[in-house]
Amino acid sequence: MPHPLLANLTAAQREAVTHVDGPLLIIAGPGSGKTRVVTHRVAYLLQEGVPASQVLAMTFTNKAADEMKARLETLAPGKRVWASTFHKFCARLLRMNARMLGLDENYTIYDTDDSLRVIRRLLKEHGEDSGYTSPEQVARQISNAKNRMEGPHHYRPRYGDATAAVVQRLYPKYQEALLAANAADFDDLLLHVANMLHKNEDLRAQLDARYRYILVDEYQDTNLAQYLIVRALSNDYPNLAVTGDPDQSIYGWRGANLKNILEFEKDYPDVKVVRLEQNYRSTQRICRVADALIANNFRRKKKTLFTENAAGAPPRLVRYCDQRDEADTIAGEIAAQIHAGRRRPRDFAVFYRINALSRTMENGLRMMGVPYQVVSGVEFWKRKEIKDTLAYVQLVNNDKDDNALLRVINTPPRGIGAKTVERIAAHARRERKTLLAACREAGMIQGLSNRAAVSVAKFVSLFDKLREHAAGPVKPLLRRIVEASGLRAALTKDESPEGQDRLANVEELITSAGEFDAQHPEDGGLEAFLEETALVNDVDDWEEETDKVTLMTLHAAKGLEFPCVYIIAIEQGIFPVQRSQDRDEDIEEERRLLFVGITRAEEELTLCHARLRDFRGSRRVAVASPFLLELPREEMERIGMGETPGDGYAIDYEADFTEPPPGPPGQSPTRQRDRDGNPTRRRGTAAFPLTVKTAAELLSEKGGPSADPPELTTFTVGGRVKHPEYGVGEVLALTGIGPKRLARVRFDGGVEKKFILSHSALRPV
DNA sequence: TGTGAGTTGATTTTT
DNA sequence: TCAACTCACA
Repeated sequence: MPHPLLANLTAAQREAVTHVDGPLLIIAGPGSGKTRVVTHRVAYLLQEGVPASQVLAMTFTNKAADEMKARLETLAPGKRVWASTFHKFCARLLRMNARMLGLDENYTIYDTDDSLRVIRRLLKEHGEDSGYTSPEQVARQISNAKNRMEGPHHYRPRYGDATAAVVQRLYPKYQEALLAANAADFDDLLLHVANMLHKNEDLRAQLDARYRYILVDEYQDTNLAQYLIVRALSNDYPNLAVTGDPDQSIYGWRGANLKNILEFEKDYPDVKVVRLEQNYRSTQRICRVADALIANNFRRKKKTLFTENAAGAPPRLVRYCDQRDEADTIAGEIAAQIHAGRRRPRDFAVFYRINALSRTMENGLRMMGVPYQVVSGVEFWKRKEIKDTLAYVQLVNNDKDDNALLRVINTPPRGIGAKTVERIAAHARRERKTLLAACREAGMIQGLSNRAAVSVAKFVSLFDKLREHAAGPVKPLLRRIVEASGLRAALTKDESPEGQDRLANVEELITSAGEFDAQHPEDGGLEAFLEETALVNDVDDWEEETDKVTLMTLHAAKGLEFPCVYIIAIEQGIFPVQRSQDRDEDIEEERRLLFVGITRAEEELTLCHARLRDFRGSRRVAVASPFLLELPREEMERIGMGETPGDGYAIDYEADFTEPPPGPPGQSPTRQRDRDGNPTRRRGTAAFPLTVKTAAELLSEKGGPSADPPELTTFTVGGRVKHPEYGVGEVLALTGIGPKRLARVRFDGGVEKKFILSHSALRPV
């Protein structure tokens, strides 16, 4: 009898779903139905008699966790499987065992902003704010160290620079400060739990036995701490199923280690490996473009995307004059499609490498009257007014939280200035007390004016009053905070639109507290509320249901899909981003990021770049990203290329591209008209001479970017090449970009050599 | 102590 | 460009 859960599954999918015991590695290409497979597998496990309480599913984002829960609810109604993010899982575990690490159960979770504030303060306190390094740098390095599981006293500087020296001195102080404030930063959540499991075998064994079936999503994004946690929980019961795609690893910058997935088979020799390579999402052409791009990466598991979907329209590669042209044209196209009834707003997504690029696009869409939503990582929860309000809650929940106290003690202004705070802090240090305890003794602190002491005393009594409501539901507490602290009064006073926005945001926070209360009827949900607010982000708030065009970064786009995708500003210095142009690993990660973006598209894909871009306040000549050269020309439709041949400054990337047919450029009139029905290309061309001058000026000032040799375009991995000295061979790998582009070649004699393309006599055959 | 103008400096991605 | 931070002044 065919199993209902297995209906409509391919052989490979079925293999993964029905695997019960032992390690399992699912290499799942984009659009391969991975989520479906994973959820079906959990349902299958449950049907096979595995108790739901023994199953633990770990994800990276709340969205992924929620989706998994929702799908499971339909597949296996009523079964409660623990699906959560790594950070949430660790936060809970830490909550239960906080004492082990010298924390209290009510510890506060510091987000990056909070920890940065602590670091700033410490740098000042210890006279390390010399300007040789920045707080951000120090924060980064501490975070990286934690991701590598290096504790404060095991920090191994990776660079011999000033920052590393400062970090070495400051990291222990930072950790002490966190401990004293009864706080843990994001990285600590993982680090502490990994350590805890390492040091406490009883606890490890107990949890290992409890979570017998563990699933990890996006395994390619795990860092060392996460890796150790997963391993520790899958020792006695190695029923560990990980899914991932090395080609979609885009979080190396925050410690994700590609080795974790590449070497999974070494960690668990008797692993079962299932490859899901068939793509159900995108057209053939989109798949081929994605495939060709990612083939340029060297550090990967070879895998071919294929699909049985229709060939589809050729992905478009479009060059615009400047970013306004880009934004207006795209907005115009989208508007036209919607008006023609061919598409709905929600069918479209626009991706970009960095948030700052969204603005022009927003303007374009707004002018066209196209509804859109921007998914941005810093919209709501990092706003000052929200963080201020939450800092009160944090302090109420954890009176050791010095950082929160510093944030709220004079917000809104209540006559406790910097000098006063400094004196209180000095007193606290002397007496080894928390800032709040020091505040209680304000009257006894010498050097503190009477007036200041009174203000501080008032603040303390405000706090005490607020704390009376700590045990109840969250919403009334928030209301009280906003009223009694004077936050509302201060915000109401500000009649500017921004001020009104802030007030509205605080109201929204209160509303969401109400929702939280409704979901958590039991008392004492304060910790849980703070935990939730600390571990969410705006991407989680993205509304799939609303009928709007989605604007988001490529990172946020992972896991999503849209019928029509635009990726804008694919230009040197932006994508790949400037500082990753040196290291091959970084470039490969950027390439994967583009791969992720491309593979979000179901039917239509448009890759965009402009010749001029206003960025960081100034206008620059923009050069097409080298990635664009790696795309298969024969699969693509190129628009806006080469209409001004020999204009002297534009990088001749199109030298190898077949020239578009003569006549006015803009090959698909229906798509290339703006709201007035004029071909946008013409408007753009008319505007262009004006900007050329600027560009030329800029160039003469800065010397201009150097053109890459045209032969860059003609090397492909697997392609045949010829060298005057070594003869004929095959390209094994291409790495690097621009003048540093490197080819690894195996000659037919068996000899392997590396060549810097810009300097070698190597030629394609 | 609080405010506002002026300056600076930094700009990736996120739990 | 824009936000955060500094510094001078009320």
